[in-house]
Amino acid sequence: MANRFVQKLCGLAELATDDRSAIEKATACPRRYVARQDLIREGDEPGPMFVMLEGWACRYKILPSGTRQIMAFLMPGDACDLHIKLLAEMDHSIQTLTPAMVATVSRADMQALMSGHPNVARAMYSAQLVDEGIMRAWIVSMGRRSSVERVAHLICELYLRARTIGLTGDDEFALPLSQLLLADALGMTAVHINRVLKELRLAGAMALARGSATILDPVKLIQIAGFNENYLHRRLRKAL
Amino acid sequence: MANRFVQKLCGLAELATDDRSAIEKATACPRRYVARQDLIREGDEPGPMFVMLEGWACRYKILPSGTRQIMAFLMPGDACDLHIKLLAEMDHSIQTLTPAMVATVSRADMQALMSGHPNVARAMYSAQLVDEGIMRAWIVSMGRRSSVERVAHLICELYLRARTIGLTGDDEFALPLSQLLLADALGMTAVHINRVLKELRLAGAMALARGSATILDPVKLIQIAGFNENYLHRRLRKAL
DNA sequence: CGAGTACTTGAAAGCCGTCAAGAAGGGTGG
DNA sequence: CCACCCTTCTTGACGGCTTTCAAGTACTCG
Repeated sequence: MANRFVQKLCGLAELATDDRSAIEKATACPRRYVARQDLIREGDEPGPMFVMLEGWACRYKILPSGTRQIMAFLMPGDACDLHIKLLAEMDHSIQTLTPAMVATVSRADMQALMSGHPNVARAMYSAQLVDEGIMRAWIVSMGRRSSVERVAHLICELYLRARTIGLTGDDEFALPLSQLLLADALGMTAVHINRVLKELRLAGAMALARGSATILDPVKLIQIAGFNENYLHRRLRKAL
Repeated sequence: MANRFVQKLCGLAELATDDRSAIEKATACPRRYVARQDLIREGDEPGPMFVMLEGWACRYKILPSGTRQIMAFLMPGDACDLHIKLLAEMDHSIQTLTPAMVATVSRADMQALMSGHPNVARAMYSAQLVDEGIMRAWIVSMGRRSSVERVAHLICELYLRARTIGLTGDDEFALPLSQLLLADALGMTAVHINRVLKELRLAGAMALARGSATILDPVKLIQIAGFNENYLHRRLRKAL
């Protein structure tokens, strides 16, 4: 069974065998979570870093009005903030969306891993830069894209992210997100998401079934989304 | 003349005199820019890290439709991405908004500075965590806040950020942003920003003049915005 | 098999964008 | 110093996208 964290980091730097085994060792004792379980809540004191090995999670915030905004999806291979221990309290919560296996790595262990394995450090920093790029892309989507474009763009992003960790079929991939979750991530209502999905399905671009998404026409979907994958930085700098 | 970068980092970690002088040395040779000048463009190969010493800048992206989305405002003391050199190309552009003094620090110099001064490293990492918190807050604003709330929230944020680097008066602070810039940052049109500002002015919450903002009623503004300053992490962890 | 959640669809209201036109302010050149 | 121009700001009218409200259907889990 592949360690998705190792797999993801391998795409971000040249990792030797002992780099990989050191990463695996640091994440060797994951804990099992059920769906809809908070890993940490807004206001909590940050603890060790979380690493998603299986299953999905999200960063979210509940507003005074009771509405929720999801700020990021975490899929297998994704790690939470590197130096989070420096902060006094969390400014958002993190919750599993599916049953999940989550490893925790203390800041000391991560420091040791990174100082002993420079290429692991490079991969971790690159992963953080990609995460920041994704946040900026979300800001762009929310600010300047229509709801149809927004949905299409998110699906393109999630498909590519899933593909880099080997979780996609040919034109289909597992997407354990309800329409309500998509709505909370895209700043829309569940009702409107439903209408947009219907429109995308009738256009022959994509279809969303319970638990999986199907890309019916990649070119059309990319065109609708105005998708440019550069912010995912799949092509990294070869040499420093 | 205060070095705003030093001033900002001092708020993020305990810095000794030699820590501060090392930072000042690394940013000793800033370059002058005029307003509306790109520091770096989407697609460019990342170079040294930028540090704003005077003046404002923004991160932005132009969409195929020609519209612009601003993803972050950079004010004096703010630094751009730490490890950006790891990426092959920029996924967005950075442009000055006012005449500015900008220092550049090579990745090697920054590495040396941080490894020789652990508390500077802590401050830099904390600054990055705050920047990420700000991005998430923008996502929340764009997704779940009305236009009035959004404008109020941004003003609250910018006021607090300006205050930590000593750039605020009692109830007023320099805000060199046109209504068009605010619109591009908040995902609205300049026309609607204008109406919202009028509403906030008539409500007695705040007023925006050319180049400066006045907080007429802090309590009311915070209440309208639903503002919680926790994401700016002004209260950091005392000890590790 | 029952209950709750998720999905679907329609109708109406409202927020915000678009279009248009004019006023105000700042900078430049004569 | 003034005239001119351009950017920015301001306001009104209209239209459209999205939300809200409501009701009904399908699906899943206990």
